[in-house]
Amino acid sequence: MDVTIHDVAARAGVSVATASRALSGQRGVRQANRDNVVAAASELGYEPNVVAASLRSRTTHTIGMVVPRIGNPFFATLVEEVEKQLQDGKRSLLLANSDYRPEVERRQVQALLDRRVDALLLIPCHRERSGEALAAAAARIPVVQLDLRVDGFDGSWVGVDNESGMHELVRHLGAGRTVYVGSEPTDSAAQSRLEGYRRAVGGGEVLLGDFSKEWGETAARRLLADGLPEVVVCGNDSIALGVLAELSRQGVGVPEDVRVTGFDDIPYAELSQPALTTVRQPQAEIAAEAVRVLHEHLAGGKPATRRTAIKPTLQIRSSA
Amino acid sequence: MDVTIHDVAARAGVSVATASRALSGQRGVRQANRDNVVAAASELGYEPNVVAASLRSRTTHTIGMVVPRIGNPFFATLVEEVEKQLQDGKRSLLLANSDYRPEVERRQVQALLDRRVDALLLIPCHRERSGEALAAAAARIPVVQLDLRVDGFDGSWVGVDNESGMHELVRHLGAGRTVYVGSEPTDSAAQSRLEGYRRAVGGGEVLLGDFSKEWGETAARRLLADGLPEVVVCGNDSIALGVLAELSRQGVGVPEDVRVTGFDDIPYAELSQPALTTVRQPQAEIAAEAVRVLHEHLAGGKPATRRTAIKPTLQIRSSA
DNA sequence: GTGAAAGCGCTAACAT
DNA sequence: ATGTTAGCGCTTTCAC
Repeated sequence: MDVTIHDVAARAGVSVATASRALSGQRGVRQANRDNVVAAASELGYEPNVVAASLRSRTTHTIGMVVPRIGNPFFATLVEEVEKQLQDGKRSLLLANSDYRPEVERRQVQALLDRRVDALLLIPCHRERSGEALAAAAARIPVVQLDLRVDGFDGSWVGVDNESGMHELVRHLGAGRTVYVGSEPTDSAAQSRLEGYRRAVGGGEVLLGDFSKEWGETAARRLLADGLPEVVVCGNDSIALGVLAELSRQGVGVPEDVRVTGFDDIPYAELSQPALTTVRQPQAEIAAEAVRVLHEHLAGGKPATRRTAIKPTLQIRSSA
Repeated sequence: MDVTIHDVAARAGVSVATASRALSGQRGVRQANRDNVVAAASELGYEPNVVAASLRSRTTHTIGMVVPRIGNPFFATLVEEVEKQLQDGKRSLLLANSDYRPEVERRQVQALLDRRVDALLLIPCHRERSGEALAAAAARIPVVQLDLRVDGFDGSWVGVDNESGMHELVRHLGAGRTVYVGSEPTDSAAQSRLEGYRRAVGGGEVLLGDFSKEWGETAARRLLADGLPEVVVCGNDSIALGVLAELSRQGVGVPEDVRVTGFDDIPYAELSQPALTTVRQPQAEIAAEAVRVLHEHLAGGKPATRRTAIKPTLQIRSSA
């Protein structure tokens, strides 16, 4: 903080330029000088001011990431995996929460742009209304959409093939009266799972709320009142866990009386009673691919838009 | 990015100094000039370069936060709450994961210091071995320990009174053979919960692993083999959920055959079968208080060290 | 109340 | 291979 690169240079008996080059590992510095500089830096306890470096070099080695809700274990795990990937390089993660509100998301993206993040990882909370924020960011820096995406926006995206996941799931379930309990299709996953379900069963009954366990409990009560189907396909695991909890409280047996499925395979899915049959999203893979694409964008000039849909896998347990 | 404060100043017909003062809301600028500057900025689409501002003003409006494991819903919720608090002010969160490894934590803290965060929120992953990282940070900027703390380090801390929580819990459970299934006391919560348990029951049997659901499942199997006690007190909810799942698989009834408790009250605690009796940590309150203390440190000169232990509350459900 | 000028600490041209 | 110099865009004295 007190000691600058000038002090290091002086101590090593070279110019600041050479010191800078040596410290940043550029080649074109005689080995002896390089060693001297490194030694001087460590002796003086030199801590480079990356803010100054960023101002000059116009790169902050920071990636911005905006998620709808960090408290949701699915997104939290995604963040953890991204963080893990970044750590191997030398970039940091500036994290922001949109709280599923496009206007908040817009503000958060702007704050990240103001901070001059090198690139942005965005999980757009709304299929349509996230478009403005996304466009604003994409106009300035590389952006990769993660998990969710904005309708009609032609930018890179890494996520899972929700429709195919639904398809496989429905095929596993076989025939019988089924009801889908999901979220209003405000985000792209809600949309594509709903659509995937409808296509797979050819129409089908549908109950729409949000992606919370509370909605699952509510929906279960409604189902109980209206007459239980044979299968309840839920839009994600939180909903399914809510359904399971409510059903159990009402003395309904799963899977004997009704079968229930989730989507995501969060860590608690296998802990429920009965263990939840669900569709597994490989978050580590998604995160790794997203970071890879990001680096690709950051490195080369303007690489092609990448759209990667990873195939999710069925995780069959006892609930269905 | 292209338009700088010079452009804004020129357009408003004032000097850059006045423009700067107007934009940052300082007083001592004539109202007319202020309006002109603001108008010019918005017309030009001016986006201040906060990196340059940080270099000069020596403050980044960024708070660093290091957590042991962001994927853990307890920490994720804490992060979410902190983020929520910060958003109201105008600071951002630079997040890092220590993966429960002190050497990683050390590196992450250093990275945050290099980035000149204004202050640090640290959840030290180890009672002893986090001391070095903590000291390094505290020597440069205000630091508040969150949830966990380092032994013998006299700095601010905000968390929960684990011992009192254990005490109340044990009192609620009443007499009977009880076994504690917790984590090796490597972090301060593991330590104080274990100690609280021992003090409350006056000794007591103990099974130590880590804070994961997997350990809960393993411990349950061991308990089953060695003879089930009347009560299993778990060190956190993840362990308890693991115990519950394994018990259920083995056909053991809870709470008829054995009673089980957790600690934390994560969102999934109420979804288990039976719903988990646990000790509730008010994360929003903890986060709010931590941010308050941080601002206090940031504002005043050197305010006294603050140590705030919030009292957790019993959350009695059906498992015990 | 306002402006001119001096840096914040670093990297990148441009010399040599 | 190395040094000199000129900024990056802003805030902050210091005059007026």
